[in-house]
Amino acid sequence: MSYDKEIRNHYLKGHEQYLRHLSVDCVIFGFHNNELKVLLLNAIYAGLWALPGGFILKEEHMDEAAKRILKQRTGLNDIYMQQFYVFSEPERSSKKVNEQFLQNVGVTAEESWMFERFITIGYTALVDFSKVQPVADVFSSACEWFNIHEIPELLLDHREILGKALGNLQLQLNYHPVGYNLLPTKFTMPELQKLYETILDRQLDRRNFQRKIVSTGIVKRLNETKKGVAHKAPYYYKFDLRKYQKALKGGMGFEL
Amino acid sequence: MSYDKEIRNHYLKGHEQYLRHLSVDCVIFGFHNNELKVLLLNAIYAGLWALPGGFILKEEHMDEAAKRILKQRTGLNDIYMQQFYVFSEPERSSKKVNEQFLQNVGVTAEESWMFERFITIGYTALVDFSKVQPVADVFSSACEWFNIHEIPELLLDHREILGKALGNLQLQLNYHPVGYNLLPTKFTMPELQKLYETILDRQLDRRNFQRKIVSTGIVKRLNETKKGVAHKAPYYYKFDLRKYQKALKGGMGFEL
DNA sequence: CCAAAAGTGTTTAAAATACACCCATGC
DNA sequence: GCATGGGTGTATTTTAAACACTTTTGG
Repeated sequence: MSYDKEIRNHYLKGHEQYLRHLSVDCVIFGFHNNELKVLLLNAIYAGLWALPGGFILKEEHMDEAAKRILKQRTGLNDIYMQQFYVFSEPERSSKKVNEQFLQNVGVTAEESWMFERFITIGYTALVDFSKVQPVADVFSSACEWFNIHEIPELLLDHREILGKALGNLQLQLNYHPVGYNLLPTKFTMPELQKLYETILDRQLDRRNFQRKIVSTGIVKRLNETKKGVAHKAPYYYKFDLRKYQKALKGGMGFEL
Repeated sequence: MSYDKEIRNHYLKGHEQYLRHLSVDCVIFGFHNNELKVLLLNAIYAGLWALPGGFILKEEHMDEAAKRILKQRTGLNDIYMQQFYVFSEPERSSKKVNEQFLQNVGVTAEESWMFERFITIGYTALVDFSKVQPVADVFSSACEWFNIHEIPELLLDHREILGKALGNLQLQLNYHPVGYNLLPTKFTMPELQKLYETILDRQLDRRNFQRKIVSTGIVKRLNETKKGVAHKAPYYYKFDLRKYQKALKGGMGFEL
């Protein structure tokens, strides 16, 4: 099937495999160069950047749909994803946005399920930046990481969705451990701290931070220091998966 | 339109006004006789108790749908409601449950949108027990309050939904003030404490509790004591709406 | 006047915060 | 050898938890 034909088919027949009126949008966070990043797609028809999204297959769990979308855009499997909010403003997906695209594809608004109202469920994922190979979908010309402080104009209400996801992430930081998916297996304490500081967007005390993290037991120090760095070499740590998972469920009950 | 005809019509034509595949289920909490209560409907066709639920009109905000359902079951307006989770297990609304009803109404599964898969959004509300006049809907024979510890077998996955709502409420107690909708305008500190204890399902220290609440500033003490009670008369308090609303948004940051 | 519930204050423990000193490495 | 970042410990403040006494009211 040719490129255009695939899109046209999706617009005309997509409702045969997907649930109507429902979409999933994923806010995929990564961490690189001490910056919090978000993965965005460039939507060809709108000429705007957008959150990676998709639809729910008729017999598929919503969580599975989110994971499928994540897999397609990043190549990653088995990532912990979480729904954080449902966006249901009736006018959120206005037909206007799609008007230009309509002509390009040669579909009228009346004959496509894609121009009906959509309610979208927001999902978040925290992924290892270095393991991701961003892949665009058929509706997009590019898939790239953006610094959280340099987000361009986004499609529809995607900025609102992103904002809510970030607020959610900041809140969760107090109850759930973060980092397992965002950092490489081995990491240093300053790196973990930078991650926390980036998410919270404020400075933390180096020594108190270390004490807090160590006291939760979610990390284990390795007998190995980082090589080739200026100044004193920091120790490597790794997550204690068992305690990390436990903290994920039960909550850690600490405040930064 | 007759009773049966209204139901039949809903099964055959409901999709003309409502979004397909989507429903809203409300967990409505009340407080009475020092007990946490939940409002349930008795679903005629299933012979089981169920959460009050409904569907989303084609041009309606989901939040409005939840409020509409609340209004219909309780008569209450302007209650703060909150989505807390989306339930999307593909098999959650199995056709089996409806089989008996199918025959009664004379509709085949193939011709009704009601037998398609449903994803439901859970909403919570906290309401003033004394102001509620429970009203059943056309699918139900009764609408009643149940003690949170005496919940009967529920329809579909409604017990799971209720459980999630309760867990959510307990978590929120640490960040959001609770009580404005659950208690009468004037209330005593012991009453507020009982409410917290009931939700958390554990005892709290009377003196520390009072200090915590007062320190948040969400309540104002009145120059009036409760009359006609044995033993020392407790003061009445009322919520300081401005600070209460502020705390609702910003969070209170206290732990009990 | 006594039992039961409510108001208020103090003492103690734990946790968060602030801060100071020493150590290792690359330039 | 010194500037920079990292490791570790301690004092201080703040907050939570435990606890005791007095006051009021109905019976």
